[in-house]
Amino acid sequence: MAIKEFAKFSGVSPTTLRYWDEIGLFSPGYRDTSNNYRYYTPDQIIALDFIKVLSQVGTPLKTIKDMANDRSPETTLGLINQQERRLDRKMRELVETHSIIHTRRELISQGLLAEEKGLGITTMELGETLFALGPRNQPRDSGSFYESFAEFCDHANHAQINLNLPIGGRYDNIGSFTETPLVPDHYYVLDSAGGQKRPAGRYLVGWQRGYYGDFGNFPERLAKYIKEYELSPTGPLYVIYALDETCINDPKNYLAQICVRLPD
Amino acid sequence: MAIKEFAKFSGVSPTTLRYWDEIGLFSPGYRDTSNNYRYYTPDQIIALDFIKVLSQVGTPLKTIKDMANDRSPETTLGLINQQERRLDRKMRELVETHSIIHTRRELISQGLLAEEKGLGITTMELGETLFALGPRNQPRDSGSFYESFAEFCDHANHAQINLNLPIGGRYDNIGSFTETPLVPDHYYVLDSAGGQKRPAGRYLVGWQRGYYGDFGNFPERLAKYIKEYELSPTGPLYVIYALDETCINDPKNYLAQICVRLPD
DNA sequence: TTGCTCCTCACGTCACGTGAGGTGGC
DNA sequence: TTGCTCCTCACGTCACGTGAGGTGGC
Repeated sequence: MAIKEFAKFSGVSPTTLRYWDEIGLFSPGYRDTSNNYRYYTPDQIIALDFIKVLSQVGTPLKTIKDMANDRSPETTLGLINQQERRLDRKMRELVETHSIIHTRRELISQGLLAEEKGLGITTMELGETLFALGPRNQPRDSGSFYESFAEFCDHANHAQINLNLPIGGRYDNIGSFTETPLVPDHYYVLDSAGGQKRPAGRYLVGWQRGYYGDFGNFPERLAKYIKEYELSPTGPLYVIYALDETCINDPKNYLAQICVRLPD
Repeated sequence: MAIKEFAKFSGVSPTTLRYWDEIGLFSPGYRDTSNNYRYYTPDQIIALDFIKVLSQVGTPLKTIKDMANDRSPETTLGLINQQERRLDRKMRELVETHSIIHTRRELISQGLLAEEKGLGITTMELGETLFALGPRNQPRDSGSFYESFAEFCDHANHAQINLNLPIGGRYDNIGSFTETPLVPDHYYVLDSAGGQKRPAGRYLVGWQRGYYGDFGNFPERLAKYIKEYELSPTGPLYVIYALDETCINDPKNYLAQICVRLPD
């Protein structure tokens, strides 16, 4: 088989095959002496496939080459064991990345939907939500948002909390939210492995544009809504940014979702 | 946070942070004008994490940058959808790679074990094995092993048979094996999604060193063993190479496993 | 002669890593 | 003064991709 045919056949590009030949990793079965063409034999697909697999999981070509030059069942077995561990790690990473991307998409979709509907306050059923809770923030003056957030991040690093997932703020109750909107009582991470639950049930759900911690006139709107419909929300209030710097240019246009539970 | 602290914190190396700053992908919150130090703010972790996730799934940095420069919920959602598909594909690839590596390890382990025991012929219980069967090879002169194998590979490519998994040969019966050991009646691939089964049960299992298709005096040894123990093996005979070019330097030392079923 | 595949060399590229030499605050 | 962190070049590297210019068989 000439190089192009073998490339198609094996899924490795001609350039890559030439490169692998050049570095002595994988050479054609024979070469035509007159025109220097590379020719590959069908059974070479077996060795090539093994190399492909190893390189796909990120094994440096040099390592593969060293092994190929001095291969034995034992060294190959050792390499395979290494690769299997690496694969397991990669799989776990991918699962995590998937949940990160998925969670993010859900948030953006919800934000867009809310935008369409005019960003009002409504009551609705929400499903159970899992999260990880950060430590209680110290009471402090309202200018120190960064400080509390930095402390949370520091804690998260030690407590193995995954900061890649969306982060929100939780206030002990509506009062705490209206008093110090800038610094929540806890930060939380939308990590389904976090061990904490926000139960399913009826919630008051509102939306507000603005930079982190800036809720404009939302507290007043919320109070008015509660009064108008004679509601009595209970328990903690959750804030999360559906649209943040990952998808909005202007910080003033970030979009926060605010939720607080209603008794059944 | 200075660069080193932020690097630790975010899991991105200082060099990478400088590089991302240089290409305009992700810049520090502010820079000290006197010494040019980069300083990052804790909330930058959110944007950074999103970039990390995208780059981890192989998005070119330029794409991420373009998106970041002109981001909107819609474009971000589009990018996320793309990445989710890419992730799904990667996951499937990893699962496949895992089964390739796993199957290979099983084979090598079996080969090593057989080597220890002296490569004799024995009877033993084997579990069910799943595989994909290639087309029937045309009867041909024994010199054309390559030709039949090439045809099989060609067919495999069209029939979506996965050639990355170990490949073996199947003979209709012992007679076919002794007559034309070089060209089996079918090639098969140890692919658990292949739809074919070799049933669990008692098997005659033998081992032989040699290059593909070269079984030395194995047919005679097999006949002798069958006679001595008054066995009557039935059905097809399966050959697979436990130790092949992936782990053995000298082709003469490849190690084949030969199996044929015994009635219960 | 035209197309086609292959070759070799040289250079480009992507995402960094690695020193070398220098600055600034405790 | 000594350590420490940071800086900016410049160059290296890994695994290729991309032409440029040329060859060989139908």
